[in-house]
Amino acid sequence: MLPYSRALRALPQVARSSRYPLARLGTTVVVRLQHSAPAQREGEVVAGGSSPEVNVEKKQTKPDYAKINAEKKEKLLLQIKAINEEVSKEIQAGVLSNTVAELFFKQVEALPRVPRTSYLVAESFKDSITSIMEKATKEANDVNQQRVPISPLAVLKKAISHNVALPSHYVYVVSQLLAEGDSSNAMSLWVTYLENNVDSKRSFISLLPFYSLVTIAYLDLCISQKSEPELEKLQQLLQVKSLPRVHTLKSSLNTVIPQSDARFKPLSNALDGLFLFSVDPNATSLIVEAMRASELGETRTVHQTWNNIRKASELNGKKITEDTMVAFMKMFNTLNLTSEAQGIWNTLINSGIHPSTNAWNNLLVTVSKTRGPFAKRLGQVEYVKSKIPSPDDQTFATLIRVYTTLKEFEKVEEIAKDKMDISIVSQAYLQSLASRGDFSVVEQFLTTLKKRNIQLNQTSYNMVLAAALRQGHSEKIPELMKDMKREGIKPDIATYTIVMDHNLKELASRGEVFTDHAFELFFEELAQNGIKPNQFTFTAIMDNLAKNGSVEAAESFFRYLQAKKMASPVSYISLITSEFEAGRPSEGEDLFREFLNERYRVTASHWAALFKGLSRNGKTEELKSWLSSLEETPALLNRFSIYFLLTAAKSRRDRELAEQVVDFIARHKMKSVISSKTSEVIKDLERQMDLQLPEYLQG
DNA sequence: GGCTAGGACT
Repeated sequence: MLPYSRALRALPQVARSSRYPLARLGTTVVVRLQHSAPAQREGEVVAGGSSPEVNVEKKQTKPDYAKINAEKKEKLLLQIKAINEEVSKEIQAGVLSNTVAELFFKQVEALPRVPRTSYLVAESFKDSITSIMEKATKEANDVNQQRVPISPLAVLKKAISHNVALPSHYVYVVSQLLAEGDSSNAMSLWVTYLENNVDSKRSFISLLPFYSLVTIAYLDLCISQKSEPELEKLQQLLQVKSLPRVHTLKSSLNTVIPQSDARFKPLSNALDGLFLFSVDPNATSLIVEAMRASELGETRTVHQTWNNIRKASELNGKKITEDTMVAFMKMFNTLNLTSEAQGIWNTLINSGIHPSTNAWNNLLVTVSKTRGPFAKRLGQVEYVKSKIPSPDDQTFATLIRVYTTLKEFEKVEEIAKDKMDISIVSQAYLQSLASRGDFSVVEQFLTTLKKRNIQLNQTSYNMVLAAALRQGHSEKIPELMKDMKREGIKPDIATYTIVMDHNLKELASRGEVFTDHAFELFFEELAQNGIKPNQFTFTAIMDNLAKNGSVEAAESFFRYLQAKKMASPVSYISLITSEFEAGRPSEGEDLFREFLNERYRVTASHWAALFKGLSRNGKTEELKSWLSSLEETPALLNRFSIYFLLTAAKSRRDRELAEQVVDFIARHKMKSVISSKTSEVIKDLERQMDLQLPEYLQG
């Protein structure tokens, strides 16, 4: 036996020890994760101006200035404390802001002159000034208030003149000015701030809210003056090199200006434009990020990135290269968003690029995946194929894959027969055989390849392994893995995931319980081989855990996946299904709601999992309300969902639900979603509760 | 290109 399969072999042999041991695995990781959270929080203002250390080693003959200073300081602090206490007393007693402000500043004036650069005094008055401002705002909003209150701006100006104004006070007033639409005064306050703080050190973090507001004010002024915002001008204005991040700015915008305000949308667009202007549409980082998202099924992120790339190119005139376009075509193909891929192809042609063979090959995949009957898709494939100026080996391999999905196996044979010596073609052919279902044919072809001295690559081996297991030939695994080793092909994470998943299922089928030890061995072996588990590995573990352990343990594991940004539609649906199976319909529903709010493309088959779960749990009221929610998007209801809805109506004898479903089908003219099984259920319902069918469904 | 989920009958 091979050393690297030690842990895999160990999995089915583990003892039945503790009940839900993996629950601990999940929680340990989560706990560890929480502990490693960053200790420092963004936006925390560090109190400025620490008091200078007093040097006590001075000669005793001279007057003790240090002591005198310390005494002075102590006296000052006491005075400040008294002033602050008075302010809060007055405010509590309901004294008007006008008076509070007047008294307050009079007392501040009476103090020894506050040096401009000292934050010590300013810091200690921070809260008092803020509460006076807040009181003033409250009074201004109070319709019963007769006297005209002092404005927060006036409070700020006084504070400035006494050198006790802090950035947070400016921010308070600037926010109000922005909300009122007075961006030019908001901007002048920033200039005032700069003038009054020329010598002081500025911390980017503590000024972040201020920077954000000034950026918004600047953009607002640009919009109203119909001038183009410029990044450089803004940098000069703020006197910084790096600007706040887009999401920081957007959240400032959200707090200051309500979305219903007419200025909101233009400002939000201007923010995007400002930053996209400096984006290189062909930056590798963008493609890498989009590829990560597409692997996880995060459709919205891929869309957003592509849209940003297009906007950036539009703004700064940098052309999107063919490589970038093809990369996105490929991503949209994997996500089955063929109309997007088609759109990119059109852009590519319209921008005058002469498409490479690589681009053509991707188009083949696009048209083969575009929704519609197989015959129509085949026609499109043939058309594209005939247009490719110089097909390469990759084209033939792609054609084999495409014909395989369209079940055109004769065409597969035709392409493959005289190109078996081209490695990628023979691999594609082997994969085609593996996907079909007769493992003996796969084995035969493996012998042929051996005779011809053609080696399988990693992916092909994995597909063959998966095919063997899928068709119940687990006895073939050791031999295949031995071959793999002999040919120097290393098992990768996919290999491990395939075999581990199978072993867990076998273990479960024997009624055994997973133990920590088995998983420890598994992860240890991965580590020894330098292999990192991925979202597939974890999803497989979570799925098996939910089906053969406890849903609670799976939940904890799932939260860990989320924290690691490894959750996907697959892990969501797996857990949702398990919740329903475990008789926890409300947990299943909650999770489905969460799933809808994520950035995934939710499909009809995902919805079917919800309808099946609710149906099996007899939740007819919930079924009714979820069904109504699909009124605008009836395409999300497939034949399985319809079947589950109707069987629930039948078993719970819920006439209302039955009527709602048939009515839905009739109104949306969805006859095609009625399968033969479904029509039997409908007949039962007609008999059982004398259900009247709408005209559309009769016959 | 592959690995994880789900889709009628229990």
